[in-house]
Amino acid sequence: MSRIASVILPLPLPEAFDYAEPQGMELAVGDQVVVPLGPRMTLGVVAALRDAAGVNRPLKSVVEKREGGRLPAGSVRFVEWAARYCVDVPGWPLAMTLRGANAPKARPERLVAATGAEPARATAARTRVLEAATEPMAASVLARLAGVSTGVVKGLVDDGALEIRLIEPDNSFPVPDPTLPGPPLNPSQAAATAQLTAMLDEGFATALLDGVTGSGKTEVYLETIAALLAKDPDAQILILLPEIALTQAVIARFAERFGAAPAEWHSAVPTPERRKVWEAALSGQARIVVGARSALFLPFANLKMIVVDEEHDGSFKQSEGFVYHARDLAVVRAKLENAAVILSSATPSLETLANAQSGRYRWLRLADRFGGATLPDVSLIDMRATPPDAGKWLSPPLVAAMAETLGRGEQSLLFLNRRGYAPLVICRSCGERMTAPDTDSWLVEHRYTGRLVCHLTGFSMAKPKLCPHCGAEDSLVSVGPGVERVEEEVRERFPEARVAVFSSDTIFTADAAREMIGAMTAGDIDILVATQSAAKGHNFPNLTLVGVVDADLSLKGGDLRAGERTWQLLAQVAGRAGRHAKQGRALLQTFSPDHPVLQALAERDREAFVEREMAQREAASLPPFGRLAALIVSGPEPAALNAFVRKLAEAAPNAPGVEIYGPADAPLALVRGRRRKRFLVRADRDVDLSAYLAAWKARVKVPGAIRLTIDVDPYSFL
DNA sequence: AAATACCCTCTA
DNA sequence: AGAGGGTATTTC
Repeated sequence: MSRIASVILPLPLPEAFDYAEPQGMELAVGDQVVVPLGPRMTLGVVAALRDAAGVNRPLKSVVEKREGGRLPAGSVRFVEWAARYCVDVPGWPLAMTLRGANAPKARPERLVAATGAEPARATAARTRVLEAATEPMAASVLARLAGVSTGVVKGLVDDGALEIRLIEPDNSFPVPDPTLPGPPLNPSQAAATAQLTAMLDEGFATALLDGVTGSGKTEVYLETIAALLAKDPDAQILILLPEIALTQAVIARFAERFGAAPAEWHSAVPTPERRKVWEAALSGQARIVVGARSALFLPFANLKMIVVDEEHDGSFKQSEGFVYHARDLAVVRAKLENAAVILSSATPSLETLANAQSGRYRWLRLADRFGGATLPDVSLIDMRATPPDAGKWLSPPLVAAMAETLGRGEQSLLFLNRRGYAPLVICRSCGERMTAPDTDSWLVEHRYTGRLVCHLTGFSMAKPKLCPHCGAEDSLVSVGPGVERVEEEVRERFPEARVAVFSSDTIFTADAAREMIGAMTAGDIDILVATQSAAKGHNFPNLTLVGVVDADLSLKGGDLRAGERTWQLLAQVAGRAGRHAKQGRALLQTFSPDHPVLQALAERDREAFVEREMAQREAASLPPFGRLAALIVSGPEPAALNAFVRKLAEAAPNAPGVEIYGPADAPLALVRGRRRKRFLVRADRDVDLSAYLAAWKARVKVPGAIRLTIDVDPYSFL
């Protein structure tokens, strides 16, 4: 009986393609196969097999089965599910799943070692090399050690006095040992660990691990993982982190707890290592994987638990290419694998809180700060009552607090989520605002590089002498503060202090980041001026003052999540202060001290914030009480774009419980020369929003120059 | 995504 | 007619 294989290809094709299974190939779901596509050969994955009876159209045949590369059925189902949910082609999630599958393997290392044979001709350089060759090492290392060129080493190899040894790369991962002693747990941590451990017996279940910064959430999930591994040594566990910068610290914690470093997966991992991790996930050899959102697509053989650390973090949403939210898909992946999920946060998202309140998620609260540390005092500085001097950004109360902190020998962190020197450059004589060509966003001035930079497109130019619009000389002035400008002010006010800036423009590599974090931890920095990148996760024992330069910044724009975003960001930043024995405080500079979100922050009253925000969302039937999706349409030609957008609007299916807003100009209406329009779709919670959007999309034909992106559960409203 | 089919204009 | 180019279509 002949069969048909339905094959997904990692390409933007709308669906899986059917191929005939050759006699004797014995395909199974998940097999990687080579199939003809038009005139070429492509690698794909078998998604389904069915009987060929009744199929009368001619099909091409599968050409080859890749032995040993069979994806678990769960991976294939996850690819199909993710594509359907995100209203995109299955090829994208499959491409993410295969990332690493066929990356080049690590090549064997070439080391040279002494053979004991005397060289035919001995020179001073040759003798030095042979003396230095006490153990096998790379030729370049040996040459440097002996102070000779690599030519001398090569000559000795040719002579037979040295030999080349090929060392095969070690593709194994050490097995974690859950029996090593864990840290002592306080009663609240012990209770949470016990509940989570009990939950593991239920298969698929989700828990929210909810505790303030410093309450010891990491210990709780470490001990839960230890319990899981003690019971099931073959279990695989995935830890998702929002930022690559945080992986090193977490990996170190795991290495210490289990005596074995976990596998690491994110975009900065070199390709041979990726191949190794991918294969170890598939074989089940890698028990613990720590990674960024893309690790969710690894082909785990026996996934039993997913931890989403800092689950509220917006970095889990991928907004380019395949648009997905790793936290939401993690819950689905766990459901398909019958695994447990732990969502961990000090400031949970409203979506997760709603699920915890309704009982869909287990809700575990860690009340106290670990080790007796107390939460910081949070107070608001009214910028209208105590404004900074003209051209300055730090108000007198904040400056006084910084001086006090410095005097006590303690550290301050100034937080401003704005890279560069000034967010806007304006011409004093004609009022022209400097923008990138063909893009609506302002150019940000960077003094370190002396350039004007578009943070959206990456465009940059030297700061011009003349206004490009009116030609006036020296008329361009910098408006508003970025971290560089705040640093300038701090250095002026505290010339004796050790000041540093942490932003993606000053810290390029993971090593540099680690170095600065280390310097801050060691107390070698008095005042750190930082963007969001330093606000997450780190733990500075001598930091007692956090100053938020512009607490109103993330409230601007007024989108659905402005309040929530502000709460999460500022609560996390404030939580950096006083994590150890010393009392910390946070000062928030604001022009609207009466704003409920800021009031709730000052009172440290999460309940008040959540209650109010939930009530507003419920009244408008917005998430988590309704569903949201965005359609973004872009094209170079306004007339053609408008015509298509009109057609798209007419094609919208009528469905109960669904409302469509728009089309409207997107807030960034022009990016890289493409005009952008957007629709917003709101649906009741019981509506199958993905199906609705798919039906809508199927009713229109998108012309070549126009791009239509669907974003289910959008986080960015630009 | 990549190959190819199609459809213009331009050259001579 | 045929080259050269951009755009639309097809790929099981």
